[in-house]
Amino acid sequence: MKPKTRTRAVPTGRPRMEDVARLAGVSLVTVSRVLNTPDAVAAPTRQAVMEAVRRIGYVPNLTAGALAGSRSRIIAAVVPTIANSIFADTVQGLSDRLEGEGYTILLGQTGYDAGRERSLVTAMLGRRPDALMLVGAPLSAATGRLLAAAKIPIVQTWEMVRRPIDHVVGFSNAAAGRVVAEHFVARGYRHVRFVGGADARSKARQAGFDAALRAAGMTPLPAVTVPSPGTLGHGRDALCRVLDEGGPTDALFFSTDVLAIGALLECQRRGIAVPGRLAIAGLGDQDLAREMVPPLTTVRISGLEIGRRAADLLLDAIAGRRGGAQRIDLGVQLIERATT
Amino acid sequence: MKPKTRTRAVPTGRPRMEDVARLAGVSLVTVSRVLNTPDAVAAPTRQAVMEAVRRIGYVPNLTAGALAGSRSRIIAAVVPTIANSIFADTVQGLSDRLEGEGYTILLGQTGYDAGRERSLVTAMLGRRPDALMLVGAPLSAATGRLLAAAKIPIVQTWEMVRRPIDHVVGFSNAAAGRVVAEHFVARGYRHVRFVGGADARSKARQAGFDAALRAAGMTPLPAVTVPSPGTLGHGRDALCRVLDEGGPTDALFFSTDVLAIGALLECQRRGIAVPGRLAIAGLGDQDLAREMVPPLTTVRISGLEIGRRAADLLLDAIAGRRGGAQRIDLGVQLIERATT
DNA sequence: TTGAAAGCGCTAACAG
DNA sequence: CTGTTAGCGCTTTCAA
Repeated sequence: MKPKTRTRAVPTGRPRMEDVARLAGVSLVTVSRVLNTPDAVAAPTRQAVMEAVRRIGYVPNLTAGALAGSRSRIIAAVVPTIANSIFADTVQGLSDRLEGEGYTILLGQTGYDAGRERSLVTAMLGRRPDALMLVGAPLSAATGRLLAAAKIPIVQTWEMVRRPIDHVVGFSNAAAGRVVAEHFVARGYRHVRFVGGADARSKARQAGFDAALRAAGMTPLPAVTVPSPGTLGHGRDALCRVLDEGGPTDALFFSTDVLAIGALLECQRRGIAVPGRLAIAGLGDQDLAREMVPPLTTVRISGLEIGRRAADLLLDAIAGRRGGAQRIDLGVQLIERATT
Repeated sequence: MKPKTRTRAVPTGRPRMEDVARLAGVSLVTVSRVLNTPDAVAAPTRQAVMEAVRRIGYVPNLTAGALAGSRSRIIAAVVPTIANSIFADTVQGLSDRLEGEGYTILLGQTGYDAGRERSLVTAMLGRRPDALMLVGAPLSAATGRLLAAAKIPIVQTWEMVRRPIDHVVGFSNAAAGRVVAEHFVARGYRHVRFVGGADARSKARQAGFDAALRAAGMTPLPAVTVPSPGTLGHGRDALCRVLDEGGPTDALFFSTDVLAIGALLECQRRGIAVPGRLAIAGLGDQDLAREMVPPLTTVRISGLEIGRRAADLLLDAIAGRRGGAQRIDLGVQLIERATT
């Protein structure tokens, strides 16, 4: 035999569809059909193929399938950070809904860094995902262009982005700030301050908070800025700073529950009466907010629900259901507990 | 022209390598080289190609690359759950290390369910990842077989699995239980109990705990079992159960910090003195453990470090560095704080 | 240093 | 209902 068929590309060594076909005595296409559209194959044929699949332990190469077909059945998820973070809930919600539908999640973290976000998004788009979920707005215009050029369904979450790329599932961060401000005003607090990170969502919360205070004829004290992602330690530090300054502050709105709880614990340590001497409110309504002693006043946001709704939206968009870009506002709800 | 070249497969419409090649006036292979092994291409050629890439906004199709080449540059991560979980740290550590090396993370959650784990692993292996990280032992033998047959580097984490598939990065859960038991004994607690889930890691902690107690001549009280994943609520419920039973329990070891903190908060609510009336210890040393009032005695485990080490191991294995299967025990360290 | 062929493993028409 | 054919977009030899 002339070695005309020199193997150029490197075979994987794993069983291929053709191996299954040979064992089952059918053609390769039939195997493909059994795996993808079983109803289009006669029952006996189908069983023979399934049996062959089992015997040789065949695991379909989805990469080859994605290349040949149109769909990759991959959904990309881009979050700022996943550890100790409320975004983990959103990823969970997304993945819970999607796994059952045969999708796999590609996860990436930006660490609130525009450069990292850009290279991350490039890498993810290189996998040709069928859709992509992103927390908030892109950190840079470059990332935004990449995303728009990808021509796949995209859902931005956690904020009602003003100029969304495509779909949005979130809530108004400004409204969240507003309800807390109005609550503080109603409770009679007069020297109130915002504590949060420098990221867009935090800034939006602050803007809504400040605006509502001004509308009530009050002047918000200067905000305290902490690093993102927020930690218990940052919340504690912020509280210390406020206390050290010795101003008249009587209520603090923290951009996240984690920050608020960090501060609340420091108050416990110092024996500062909450809300007697200082009122504290957070955002997120994590489990811990309800369980704290005293339980924390907060704005309820379900990260899980955001993820689920985002998944539903993407599933619909992939299937071509629904018309244009959806814009789902989950709303905000103040949970009044004992710290205010 | 005879329509011999009917387009059977569906083109994506996105720019391809060939488009870049045409614009740059080189062949397709040269573009591939510029992107993968830039040093193998003359500088002027390289620049022309890069410029063309930029102009048409070319994003390489990594799926096609993975199929043609051997490596997918995908690492699969299988965790029980990601929300409110210490495993999120491990995923973060893994992803932090791997993203810089050009890898993308495929994330999947088993929800502590063997069936879900199996289909998840099948789906992931279908993507032909270059390596896979798994928390603990497979939930079923079927999954174990799938994994072993995949013939890719695999690292199991969070426990020193007895018969590992390949590499292991973790600690001895039994040792963790033991150090807590010894600490309880040394402190003079005599009526101690374990609280944890029904999962393997929790059971191992309990076994180590019970064994050390018996070695000290004590008889552990019956363990309290809670659902996995553990929540603050489960910790609280467990405490209530113990209290309702009205036994002589004077110290509780919770399988995770979350459970311990749930219980600790309930103690605060009920005005139960900790450790005066009841001692509490957890496992994980999460931020919150240190910040609690009083700060929680716990076993220090760095989920982040586990993820990082797992990533390093996989990177080495993919590159063919190191010899056989590694087995890294990160050890356990008791952090004595104020709850015991 | 560059290019031409020959696949990687699968799906999508198309025909029978 | 089943098989044949022609790619998906890229990476590899191998040769120049």
